[in-house]
Amino acid sequence: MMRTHYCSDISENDIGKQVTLCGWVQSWRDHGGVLFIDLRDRTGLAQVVVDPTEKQAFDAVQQARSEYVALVRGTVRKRPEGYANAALKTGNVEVGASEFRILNTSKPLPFEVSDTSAISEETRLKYRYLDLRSPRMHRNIALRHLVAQTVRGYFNRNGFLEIETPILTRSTPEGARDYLVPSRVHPGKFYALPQSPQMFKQILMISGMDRYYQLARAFRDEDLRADRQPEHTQIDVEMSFVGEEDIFRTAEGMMAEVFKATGQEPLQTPFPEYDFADVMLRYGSDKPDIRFGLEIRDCAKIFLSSGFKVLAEPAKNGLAVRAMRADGAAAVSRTEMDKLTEFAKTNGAKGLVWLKFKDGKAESPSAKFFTDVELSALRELTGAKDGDAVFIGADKPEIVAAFMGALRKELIARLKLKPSRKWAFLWVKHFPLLEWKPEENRYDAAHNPFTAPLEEDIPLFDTDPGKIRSHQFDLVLNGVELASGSVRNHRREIQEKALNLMKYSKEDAALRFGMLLDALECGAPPHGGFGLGLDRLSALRCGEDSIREVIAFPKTSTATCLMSESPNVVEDKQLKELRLKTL
RNA sequence: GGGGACGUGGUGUAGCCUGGUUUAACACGCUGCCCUGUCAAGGCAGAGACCGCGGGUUCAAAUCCCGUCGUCCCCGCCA
Repeated sequence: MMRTHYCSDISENDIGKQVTLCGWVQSWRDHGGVLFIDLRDRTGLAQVVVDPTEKQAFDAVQQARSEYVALVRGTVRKRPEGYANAALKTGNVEVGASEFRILNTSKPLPFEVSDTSAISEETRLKYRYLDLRSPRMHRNIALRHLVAQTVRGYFNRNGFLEIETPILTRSTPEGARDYLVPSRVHPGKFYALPQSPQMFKQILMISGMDRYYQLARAFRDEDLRADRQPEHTQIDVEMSFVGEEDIFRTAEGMMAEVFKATGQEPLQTPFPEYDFADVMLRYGSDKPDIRFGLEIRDCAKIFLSSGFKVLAEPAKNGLAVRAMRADGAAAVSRTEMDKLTEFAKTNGAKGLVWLKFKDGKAESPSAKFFTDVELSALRELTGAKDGDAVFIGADKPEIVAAFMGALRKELIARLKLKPSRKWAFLWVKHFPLLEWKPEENRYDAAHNPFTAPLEEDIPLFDTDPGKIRSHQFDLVLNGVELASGSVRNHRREIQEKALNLMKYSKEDAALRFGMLLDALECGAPPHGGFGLGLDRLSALRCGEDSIREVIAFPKTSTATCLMSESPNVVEDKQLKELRLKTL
């Protein structure tokens, strides 16, 4: 080993020691005589001082340029009085070089690696091998590594087996579009890359593996977003003989360990649990960011006999009338209020009623339609103080939820509201099992066709299937859907009822899910689990807005890799072997 | 499938709306020289883009129009 220390490992404890550092020349400051080098490796920077009296080092260092790879041998010494650099971890010491060796040269780079914050992402991705040299990416990749290893440690200690499931699997034309891989041996047939190891992990439970986890790659051929890549990594977990609570506690334990390991304040567990119906009412979203107050309230009762028809009519007709307080929003201008109304309309609202509260009075074009009793009831319900504003929407429940939820997010952004805390986890549970598809005249799985219904809702299969609540749940952190999971159907007859409502014929069901349906008949234990997005979790922990910042080699929004230039064309010979033709 | 933003030396931007004194400006970086305590080092000198690509309008286009390619954001989609 050439190296004795990492750059940022040297400290005052090493004063007087002979050390050898290896790294990249980040910058050099040539004073004609004495010359300073900032040497960088994965850990950080160390200042190297080259004095003219050290002949070999002084001559050699003259050739050094930015990003040259160098080896420095020298003595650690305390920096002279007044020359410490508090901004640097190693700022109290420096290495007096006795030997300087250039291990490799470098042409001038397209951008400076030391700070890439001003470099366009396009350039960074094209030269990802240089971008990954930056402190930002070193930090992100190392943090992701720590998250992954903490997760592994947690599951290992709790009796989980890490089991790999296949990457070449079969297409199930459900859900997202599959990435397909043509088979050479079976012309005309295709493998599919897994959208998730779902069926395999359930089968592992039926195999008696009892507890499984995997940091699994999942693939989806859908359009990309800041939080979506064609391939992503999920922390995939499945457990036998468990109910919802057991899965929740397991995931909470994992998150607590991850946040502790990555230097955060201890998380408060258990996380709060909300029914799906409840979050939709209170936040207008199934993944609310509850770091912010703004809660939506049902205020239909207040307006049942109101003279304000816009609200009274819907209230009488059993539609939803809901109000939301926004702190400090009385300062929002009339023009801005009109914009917010427009915003609500683009999200499905027919209109939006708003009231600003100032000096005990309500201010709004529609204020005159409210009685004092209604106003005070509204203030009491929403908790609006002077200086706040209240927004009221009326329509079908799901429509009000959608635009009030969108408005809530918009207000948080526009008013630049301060979050109440750093991390806000919650469980959203009891998602509807089925979703009516009017155009196809059938029900479809709201999330996952293998989810178990709530026991008390099973009679609804025969009366009102759309109302069946399920053991499907999500874990939400700061408004981001982190994990999704469920207690599965381990009984074939319930599973068949669900599949029937989805209008799958026996043959169809067998074709899509055959292996799982068959396995369910062979002594399937009660089981459940979840998949948690490692990329999203890492991005949140790194304070990054895009998961591309925590993936070493991500794709652009058109699913290309700017560095390797994939996808690319292949040779005719390859196509022939696969019996494929291009356009 | 749809909507929006952007594309100017190596990098990041200004200029574009209101075409012509722009031989396209600034900062960082780069090259050379000077300088023995800098760490956003400093000083002097210098090289480097014809404005993503194609077409059109015009006496004249980085600037206006159309198309195209690329990047980013959003809707759809993502069981």
